[in-house]
Amino acid sequence: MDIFNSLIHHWYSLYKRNLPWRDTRNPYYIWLSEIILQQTRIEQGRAYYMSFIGEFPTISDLANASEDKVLKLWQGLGYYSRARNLHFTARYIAEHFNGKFPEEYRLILSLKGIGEYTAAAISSISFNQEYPAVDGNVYRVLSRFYGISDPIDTSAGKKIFVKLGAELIKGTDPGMHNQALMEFGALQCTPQKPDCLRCPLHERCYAFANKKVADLPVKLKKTTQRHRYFNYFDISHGDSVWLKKRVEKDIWKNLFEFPMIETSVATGFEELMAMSEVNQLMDADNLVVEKITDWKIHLLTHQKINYRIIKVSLLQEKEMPVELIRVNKKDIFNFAVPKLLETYLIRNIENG
DNA sequence: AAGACGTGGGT
DNA sequence: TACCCAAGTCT
Repeated sequence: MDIFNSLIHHWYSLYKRNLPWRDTRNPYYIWLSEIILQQTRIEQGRAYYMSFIGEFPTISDLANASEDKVLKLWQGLGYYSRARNLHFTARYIAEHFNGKFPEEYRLILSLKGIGEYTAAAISSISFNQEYPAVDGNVYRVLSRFYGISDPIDTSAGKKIFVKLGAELIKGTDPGMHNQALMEFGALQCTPQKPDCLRCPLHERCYAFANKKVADLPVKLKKTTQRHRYFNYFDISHGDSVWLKKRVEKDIWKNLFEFPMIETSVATGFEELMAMSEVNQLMDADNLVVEKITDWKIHLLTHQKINYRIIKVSLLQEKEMPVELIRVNKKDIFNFAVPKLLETYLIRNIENG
């Protein structure tokens, strides 16, 4: 028996957390939990998992829901393509597999939103198949313990880790093994300042012996940030406000937001109001500017969104552009919106 | 195959 | 502050 495996498995039997998706093998629930947990901390995803299984207990329930409703439930979690793909795939399974989640790895992998990691996680946890689920935790544990300095963010490097993972999972209880490795990475072999002195593997760990713990795993890519400037208009008339759905291939696709003019710099207010885009939205002589927020910053991994919200009220109701949706203020919280807008709405809309 | 895609917590 | 990173996938 491999000593690495037996140490990890024993550690897991002692320290594994009790998590809501740990007491089921239902592939739908495992799938849902894996999608929610992608690039997301457990404590952030946990409540979303509970509300999703509460709202959509079966794949058919999810398939029968509207995408708007799914996105609303996903609001605040980020990476919204996960929700769109989850919903798409639920409908695909309902239509092509009679609502029953497929068991064959290749088939699972072909589903939209399911990549190599997630397919392995579902196959192993739900169907006892020996596919290594190599996530960020596992890269870290393997690179440190075995002293592998190949970068984890290139396809060549990933192959090396997946190959090692495939060797290690042979002859184990695959679901337990994969979860043990990930849990060990999440709790014991942490990214920053792991408590190596209390680690049951430290006597055999390459990184510990060679003082390379802080240097492994190796990552190459640095993210660059792009600056954007969003001028939002909180337009109201009586109980009505207007929203617009983001349909472009861009951040927050299929979420709603206030009508907005994006500028390339932090345009001054007078200059902004003189722009033709603004005039297409509203007549300058038909509005009262109530309030202008300062420029605020909303940080994304690849973007720095500078935004402000200009609150105006219309003197007379006029025909608005067709893409705008008229919403009664009391219904506004039914729409899925980006976090920055949610924060604004909570602070500024009197929710009767 | 490099870059895009959200949000929040930690240092 | 700025940066890293968290159960990745898609294009």
